Amino acid sequence: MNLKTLSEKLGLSQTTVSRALNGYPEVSTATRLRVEEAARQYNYRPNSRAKGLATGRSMVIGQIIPTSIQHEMVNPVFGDFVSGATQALAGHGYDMMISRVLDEDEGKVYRELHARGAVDGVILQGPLVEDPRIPLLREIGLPFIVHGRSTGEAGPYNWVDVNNRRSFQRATRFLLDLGHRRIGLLNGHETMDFARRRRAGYTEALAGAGIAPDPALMASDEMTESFGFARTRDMLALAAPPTAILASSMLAAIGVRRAIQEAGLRMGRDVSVITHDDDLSYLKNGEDVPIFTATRSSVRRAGIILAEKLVALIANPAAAPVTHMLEAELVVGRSTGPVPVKG
Amino acid sequence: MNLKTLSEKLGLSQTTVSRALNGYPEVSTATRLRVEEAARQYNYRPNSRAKGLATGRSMVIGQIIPTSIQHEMVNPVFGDFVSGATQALAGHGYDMMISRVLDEDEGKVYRELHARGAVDGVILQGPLVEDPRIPLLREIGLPFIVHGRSTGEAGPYNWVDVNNRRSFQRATRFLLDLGHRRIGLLNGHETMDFARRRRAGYTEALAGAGIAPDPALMASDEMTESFGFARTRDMLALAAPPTAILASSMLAAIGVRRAIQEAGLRMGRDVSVITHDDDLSYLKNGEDVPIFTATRSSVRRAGIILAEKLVALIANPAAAPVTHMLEAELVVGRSTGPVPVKG
DNA sequence: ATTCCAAGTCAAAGCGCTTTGAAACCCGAG
DNA sequence: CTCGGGTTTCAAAGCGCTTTGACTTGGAAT
Repeated sequence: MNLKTLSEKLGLSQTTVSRALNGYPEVSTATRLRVEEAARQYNYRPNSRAKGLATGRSMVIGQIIPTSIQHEMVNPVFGDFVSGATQALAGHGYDMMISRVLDEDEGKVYRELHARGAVDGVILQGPLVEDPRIPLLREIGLPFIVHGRSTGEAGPYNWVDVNNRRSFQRATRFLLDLGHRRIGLLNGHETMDFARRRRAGYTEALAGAGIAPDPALMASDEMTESFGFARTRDMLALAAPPTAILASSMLAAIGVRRAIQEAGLRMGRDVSVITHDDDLSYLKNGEDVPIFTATRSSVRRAGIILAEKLVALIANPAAAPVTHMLEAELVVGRSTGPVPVKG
Repeated sequence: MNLKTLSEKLGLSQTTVSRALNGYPEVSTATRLRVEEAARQYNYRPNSRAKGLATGRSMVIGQIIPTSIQHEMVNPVFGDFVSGATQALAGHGYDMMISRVLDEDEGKVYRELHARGAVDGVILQGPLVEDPRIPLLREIGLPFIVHGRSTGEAGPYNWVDVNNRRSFQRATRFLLDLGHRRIGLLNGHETMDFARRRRAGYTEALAGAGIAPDPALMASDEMTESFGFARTRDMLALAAPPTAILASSMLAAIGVRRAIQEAGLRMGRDVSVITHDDDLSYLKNGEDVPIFTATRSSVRRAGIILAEKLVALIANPAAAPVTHMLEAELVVGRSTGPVPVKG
């Protein structure tokens, strides 16, 4: 069913039918009702491509899958983020399109998406320190919003980010207050902007307590279970092992827990652990009492917020740059406790 | 840059330029080269919507996010699957579009996607036993392929699935061969078709050893870490606890491991564990030697295969139904061992 | 020279929608 | 009656592409 046949059935012109369906005022209530009823009856939906061609907008938001550094590690956070974003977009009549490319081609893909008119805007994931994609997108003139920030980017751009620096500062202070002095940091790849900020928060808190960061207690890599396990095992084998560990993700923290247990120690008593928790729907931090003390910020909610902002941005391109800082909450679970007394 | 201005710059008609770019034979090699060069120079890309409108195809594949039973639990497998699928689709010039809806509306969304001409085909995730979406899609006439199968569906349909029955049968036999007699099963929701088949494989293997399945050793729910933990804890507290446990996902298995350790037991010695492993990029089963003995099948690879098949299907709608069975491999890790001797 | 044919090129129609500018209608005021 | 003005409807152009059917060529065959 298309506009033409629908309007023929109604004995009206395409103009009138189109207007009736799109809520224009120059249509009498009687005809509007009649048209709407017919549209429902024949299950008519305007063809997306034709509509897009006529209006010049695609009503699609693009998102490039973060295939990160070296290995194509698909971010576990992706599913929840997309779920939130698509939900929000749907409310505004937008669809979400996923692309995936080798890292080198990413610029080419943005260019192409724009040249083809395939998307009205994009969400940029996993920003690096001095991320080249930001100037690129600006140059292309494709509306975009960044999930995170990029240190070293001079110009204005739209972003929504968690206050990673502050949340890791708070977490570190929390451990310091419990008497911990040797605190390990298992961070994400430090080419990623968020990881850089988390480390800053960590070292700032340490500095506040007069503690110099110890390189032997700091590791950074992809935040897998194995990474959490291996680095924790190494740290616990040190002459002066840490009494607490700060992990950058639940998955890494699970590895940390495994290493602690395999060393014959108990988490929360012998070694305290705090992790960042993206509040993933499929990886809950315990049922009632959280397993891990954690800095928590829902990535799903971030997806919703980013989508809303981007839609608003597209509607009003002249608007001032949009920025939005999310504060993570510090939830206390069973993985932290006072520093164990010696001997 | 659009076709019109490009052809004007070249002093050719739109017809010729279009044909040159699309590889039609009625264009001399000289002009073709000239056109291609100019297209590159001006970074020309045909507008997706205009092209789609003219050809009647959208070159987009749809995929509905599996918001499952009750809670909107986003499948952890989603990221890897989509990553594989989009990669394969890109190779054929297709894009992937994600939609997400409340469960009740799912039929409506498929109808709408089709009516709007937004997609040329869809991938159906997480099929249930007697899944109503299959007859619905058939009725709508939208090309589709199912990731999994649906017991009780009489008519033919296209699917790619792991041989879940056989892989759980093999895993169970493996445990039986090690002398285990009380084997727990932590299954997914048994409205899901895959879970039903896994249980069938499990009970068949038990039956082959003359063992009646014990309801106290079988649980099914969403496959979270907490689920794995709680049910394992319960089972280990039984008068006759299991000596081995079969888990339906890595995440659940991680919960199983935690429960085993908290009970003061050792995995692989006191309690054996086998899990299904989707080979997720961010949740590797150990580095060199697998942590868990597992039935392994890459969901990323499944994504690639499904995408390829769907594209072929759209190209040739008259083709016979496509089905493809993937066999999981049984990889032996450190989580299994002979049944512990009593006393 | 003329005819014919293949190779190369083109103008124009059409895909399904929105939107502009014009026309038709209706009703009360003059 | 006629006119004016708001209300309602319409025909047609345009969005950027593909594709049909026709029109030029240049050269080989007659």
